[in-house]
Parts: sequence; C-alpha cells; structure tokens
Amino acid sequence: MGIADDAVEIRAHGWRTLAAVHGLIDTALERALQSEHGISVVEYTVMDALNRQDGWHMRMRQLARAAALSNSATTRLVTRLEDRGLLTRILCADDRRGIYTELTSAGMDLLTRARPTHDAVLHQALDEAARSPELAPLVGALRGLTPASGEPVG
Amino acid sequence: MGIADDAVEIRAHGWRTLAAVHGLIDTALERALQSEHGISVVEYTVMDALNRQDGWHMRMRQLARAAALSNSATTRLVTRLEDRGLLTRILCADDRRGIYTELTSAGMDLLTRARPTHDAVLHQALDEAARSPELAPLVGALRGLTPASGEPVG
DNA sequence: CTATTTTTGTTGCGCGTGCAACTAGTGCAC
DNA sequence: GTGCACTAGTTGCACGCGCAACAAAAATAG
Repeated sequence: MGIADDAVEIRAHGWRTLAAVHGLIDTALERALQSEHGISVVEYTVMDALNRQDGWHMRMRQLARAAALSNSATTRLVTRLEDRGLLTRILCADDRRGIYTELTSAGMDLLTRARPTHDAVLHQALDEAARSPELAPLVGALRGLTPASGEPVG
Repeated sequence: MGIADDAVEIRAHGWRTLAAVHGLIDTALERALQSEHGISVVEYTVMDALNRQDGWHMRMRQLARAAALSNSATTRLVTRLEDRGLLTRILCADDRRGIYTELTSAGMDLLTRARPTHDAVLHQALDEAARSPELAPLVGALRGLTPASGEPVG
C-alpha cells in the first residue's frame, strides 16, 4: 500500500469517525429536545441561528445553508414554526422575492427553555463518545476548536 | 462570561462545525453515489462495513450500530439490498433469533465500482470544506486521525 | 420444568426530506 | 423598451426514517 492509498484510507476513516460521532450526538439531541420541548434538532438549530443574529433578519436561503437543508425543507420548516407562533415571515421591501424570518418572543422563550437541555445533552453525548477509543481522538480535536476563528456557519 | 460558560460555548461551536462538515460531505456523497451507482450513502456504508469484515457475517444489530440506524430502518435497508441481489440473509443455526447478512458477488462488484466515486467525492468535499475558514480547523484535525488506533466503529 | 424478563428482528403509521417542476421578481444585454 | 438568464421561494410527489407495538427465541429465576 503506497502513500496515496494511505491518504485515501485516512480520509475514509476520518469520515466514518465523523459520521459516527455526528450520529451519536444527533440522536441524543433529537430524543431529548423532542420529548422535553417538542422540537427537532434542525428546528432548534434554525431558531438558534436566528437568535444568534440578535435582532437581525435572515433570508430563507441563509437558513437553508445554516441548517444544511434543501430549499423545500426550509420552506416547510419555517411554515411549521410559523404555524406554532415561534417565528414570523417578513416580506422584504427592496427585493420582493426575498423573505426574512424573525423569532417571535414565544420563539425566544422556547429557545431559552430548550438551551439548557441542549447544552447538557451535548455535554453528556460528547463524554459518552469520548469513552469509545475509536471516537475519542475526534472528540478531543473538537474541544480544541475555538469559536473565535472564522465566520458563523450560516 | 466565566470559564464554565466558555466550555459550553466551545462545545456548541464544535457541534455546529461538526454538523456543518457532516452535512456538506453527506450531501455531496449522496448525490454522487445516487446518480452514478443508484445507492444511498447509508447503503454504501453498510455494504462497506460488510465487506470490511472480509467474509465474516454481521448481525442486523451490528449493522444498525455501524450505520447509526434504527432497527426498523436496518430491516428495510437490508430488505432493499436483498431484493436487488446485493446481499443475502443467512439464518443463524445456534441462535435462531439472529440473522446474518453477507455481501453477494454482485454486491461486492457494485461496491468496487462505487468506491472510486466515493473516495474522489470525499476528497473533493473535504477540500471544499477546508476552504471555509470556519470549517478548516476541523478538517485539519480530521486528517490527523489515524486508522490504527481503536476498534472498528460497528 | 414453568414463569418472567431480555434480546432480536419485523411491521403499521405518521412525518420530514430531497428532487424536479413551477411561479415570481431581479439584473443584464442590446 | 424587449428578451433572456439568474435568483428566491413554494408545491407535488415518492421515499426513507424513527417510534411504538409486535412476534419469536433465548436467558434467567423460582
């Protein structure tokens, strides 16, 4: 096996590890957020992204990128949250194609209530992943990432 | 903001980054594998896991863990692949609850054809992720993981 | 041996998703 | 101005998913 083959295998291994850790955390968060607050992980992610803008609006397209969702899924997710009164659609005046979304106060309340659950479960899931010899290295690397570097994901 | 709050924020940031990279790669792989070989990422993952056992059987439960799937999803995924002649169910004699699964030669062929696509797209997606300042650190950390340490994910 | 609990895999069901096709609005060429 | 390409968001549709309930086999208790 040559150097090039090694690189391929390292990438594949890294991807398997990444997917495993992601699945572990995602499943844990999904169950906790769903049972305790009636929202899914993507819904939490979108609301958190909106709140992170601190009063700023976000377009559907940005939301789609922030949540790694397709356009259609984003449309329906926003519709769902709007029907529940957690956010509002705001037509943009200068570009009549664009639609801004904004958290309502009810949305912020729910987010505030859900955040402790989210953070606790995330903490717990990471610890559990770190207990697996296969996943521990990635979890360790994750802890080294600093929020300071780079731009927000959305 | 205290030290504890920093830890919470670092975890949340790491998780957002992880999810973003995962989504990027997963979407790219999904499109490529689906259009070029007619299989999904999970299907490829399962077949790859089976092949990795090198002639060994795997039980449904192991497959479920390896692919981060529920029991029901695993049942249907195996049924799908079996209907396409890519793998076979093998009843286990000593434990009549257990069901082993094994790749057929057709399954191995398809896997062999799909692997170059998978590896190339993975390479490309990682490079694209590395171009984002926000995601680059994690991609770099991923390259540092070595396949030698630890046990297989399943 | 019989009763209970646990494990393994399968099905009914509702729901969220991506893709493709579509409508509506913008920007550019000329 | 008119025509054309592009972007933003929505809808029809088929499909895979998780959850809960289930059947069957094994392990454990008495």
